[in-house]
Amino acid sequence: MPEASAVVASSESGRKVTLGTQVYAALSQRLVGGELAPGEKISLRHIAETLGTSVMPVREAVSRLVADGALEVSPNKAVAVPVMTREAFCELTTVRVAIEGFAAEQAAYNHKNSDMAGIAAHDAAFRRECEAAIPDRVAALKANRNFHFALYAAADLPTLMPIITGLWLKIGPVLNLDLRLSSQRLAIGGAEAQHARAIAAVRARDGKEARAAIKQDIETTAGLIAATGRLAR
Amino acid sequence: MPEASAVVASSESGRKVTLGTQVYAALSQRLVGGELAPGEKISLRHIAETLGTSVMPVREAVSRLVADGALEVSPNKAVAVPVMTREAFCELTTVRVAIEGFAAEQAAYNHKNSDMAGIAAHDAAFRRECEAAIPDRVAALKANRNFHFALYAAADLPTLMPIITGLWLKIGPVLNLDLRLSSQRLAIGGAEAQHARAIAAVRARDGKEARAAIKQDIETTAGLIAATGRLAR
DNA sequence: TCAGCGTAAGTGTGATCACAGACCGCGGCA
DNA sequence: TGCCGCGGTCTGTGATCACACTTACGCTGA
Repeated sequence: MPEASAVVASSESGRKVTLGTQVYAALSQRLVGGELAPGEKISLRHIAETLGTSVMPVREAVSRLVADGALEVSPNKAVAVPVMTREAFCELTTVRVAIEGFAAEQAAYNHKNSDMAGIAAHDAAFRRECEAAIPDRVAALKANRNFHFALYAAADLPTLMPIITGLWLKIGPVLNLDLRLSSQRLAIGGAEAQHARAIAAVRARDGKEARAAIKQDIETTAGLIAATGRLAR
Repeated sequence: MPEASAVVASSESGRKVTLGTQVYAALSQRLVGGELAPGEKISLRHIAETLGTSVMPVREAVSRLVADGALEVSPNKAVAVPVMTREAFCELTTVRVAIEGFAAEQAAYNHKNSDMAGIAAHDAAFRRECEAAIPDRVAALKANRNFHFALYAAADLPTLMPIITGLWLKIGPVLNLDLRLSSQRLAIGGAEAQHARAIAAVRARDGKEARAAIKQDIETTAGLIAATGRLAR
């Protein structure tokens, strides 16, 4: 590796995490952060060069992402970010409501009181961005993501977290694509209200209410995106 | 490759599916089929030799399985089938009830009438094995698995299938471990009744009832395994 | 006979090389 | 001027080599 890469190569850290895992994390972050647009083609060698590694770790990371459905390999052997059809988007939303709703419900039952601070902090950051005069939309989406994952983590079901992460890996690109294209409005309708409702429900250990809040949060946001008519087919 | 392997090397088939995917399929089958016991160590080179390939495809398959939680890499760099604690088993059962129950419920709503034939056929095969004088337990478990997956596939939610497959990849080893060790009894208590109940509910498009049947099916089977006290910790 | 150390084999991980196939563009021909 | 064909480049995939590290066996010493 001639010159060190800024993305991987947190070279100071211990040699416990493999390069392939680091590449996977880097690609995941770009995917869920919307830096990779749907339909965009990916080249193993180009990514390897960008990240300052060889093709090997990139291959491992990409194969995992393909297995997760976060990337797609065309019959012509080209790796690309999948373009989501409206149908697939609706189906994904259905599954998200079921699984993330369940996670929220379990969080209401199983959370420790010490979990609430972090959840509330992320919600506060999200609310701050939403109510700002000139909202930083990237920061808002990041705070939103942090809020959701902190909430789900409070359910204390380790099996569930990678599953939900895989779901977000798929919606990340279309979410941020919408964000990028509709730069005039904040594509978050009443999310703050649902977040507050969810937090109150979790605090009260009311699982059904927490599930309902998350369900509405997901569905309204998904509805806004579907309404743009920007999805394929 | 000096001599052809019987496991991979379906050499007649087209060059559409990569070797890594074939190895992944082979390992998954061994895992869910219980040929790999919990705690058993595996070696990349040994598997490659067994399957008649190089380490490369095996590495890709194993990295995916590790990402899925179906395999585990110890801090000493050794890859092994995870030994499941009772706590983890209970948590996994909880998640399974939620997700597979949801899938059954959706199957009740969304299934096409043509789906029922396959589901009923697998159930019949399972019932046949259960009621046989000398039941073939491996065949019974396979029929059980086919029944569940055919049912879930009828939900027509493509996103859900890999998730459920990942769940079964984790329980496969402990399920078959129990099967192997308690060779005297058939560790399936009333599963046939729950299956019949589920089929009737799906036919009647009664989602709640279908979910309840699958929930009870999963929980009673899990309870039998947990009762053996064979789980770690 | 037993303890302890050193070497050798085996491990996963990463890099490099080799190869078949696809895609793009330039050049020649009608 | 338009169209067909061919060559070079780039793609992913698989094999082989190299390396740091762990483990375990066997030999040597007391």
